[in-house]
Amino acid sequence: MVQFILDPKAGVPFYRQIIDQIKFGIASGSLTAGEQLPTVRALAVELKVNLNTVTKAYKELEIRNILETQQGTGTFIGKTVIKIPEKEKSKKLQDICNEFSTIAFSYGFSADDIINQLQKKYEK
Amino acid sequence: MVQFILDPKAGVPFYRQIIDQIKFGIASGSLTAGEQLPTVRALAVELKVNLNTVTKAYKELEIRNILETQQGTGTFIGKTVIKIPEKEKSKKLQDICNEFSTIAFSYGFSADDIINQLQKKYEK
DNA sequence: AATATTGTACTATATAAATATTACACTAAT
DNA sequence: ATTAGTGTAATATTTATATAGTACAATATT
Repeated sequence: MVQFILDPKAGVPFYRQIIDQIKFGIASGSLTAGEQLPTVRALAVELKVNLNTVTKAYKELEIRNILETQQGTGTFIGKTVIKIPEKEKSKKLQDICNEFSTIAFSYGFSADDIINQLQKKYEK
Repeated sequence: MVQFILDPKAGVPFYRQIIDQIKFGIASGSLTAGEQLPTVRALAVELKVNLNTVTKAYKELEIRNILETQQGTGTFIGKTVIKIPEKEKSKKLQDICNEFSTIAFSYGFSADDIINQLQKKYEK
């Protein structure tokens, strides 16, 4: 299962954020082969976006054989293993880290401040 | 200083690519507080885009307090940090880290992934 | 004071992306 | 057969992006 989240400030189209989160979710193991995804309507409501936006994301992943859809039944994670190049994974992580460290800097926080806060919270 | 480059095939709007490269520059230390950026006209010519495209990028970063602009003088990497009361600082840092980690998690990254990335970058 | 350079503002145009709405088609369960 | 829930399709509308052109406003330099 994956907790989908859209970031309007990311500058990345919503449907692409959905695609990426599914793709990375599969690659990281939090989404497994055969698992059913939320229905297009359910996810649209959850993310407060249009039905077509979710459909577009699912559709593109189905074309790439990453998802399998059965009309009337649902959308599922396909069996084809997807391996995201280390380079791409690293870039995504960097992008996220840059986005937030830059914001943190503008509030006067340092990289150490962020690291300490994260460690305090997640490494008890 | 930063070497700006636009990729028309990236699928990311030009103004967003400019924003990303400035943010990356700040986060990576190649752009430092107080440093002057190219003028809107100079960068527009250099990147072969319209004046308005560069303006839009600078404007958005100014709104987010990442850049500081002075009409007639230029655009600079922000040096004045956003002032927040001491007692709210901790909460602000928590908020930033929470949003940060939530987004990272949605892409399948762990807290350790984030911490390692930050350490790799800032604690050499 | 005059000039050049900087950011800003505004209107207009064209195209692409995203959303809204409605209806249809397939499947499973009753 | 009927119903509820699923994905699909199509059209129209709105919003975002990028460009072009022109003019204005603030600052630094001469």
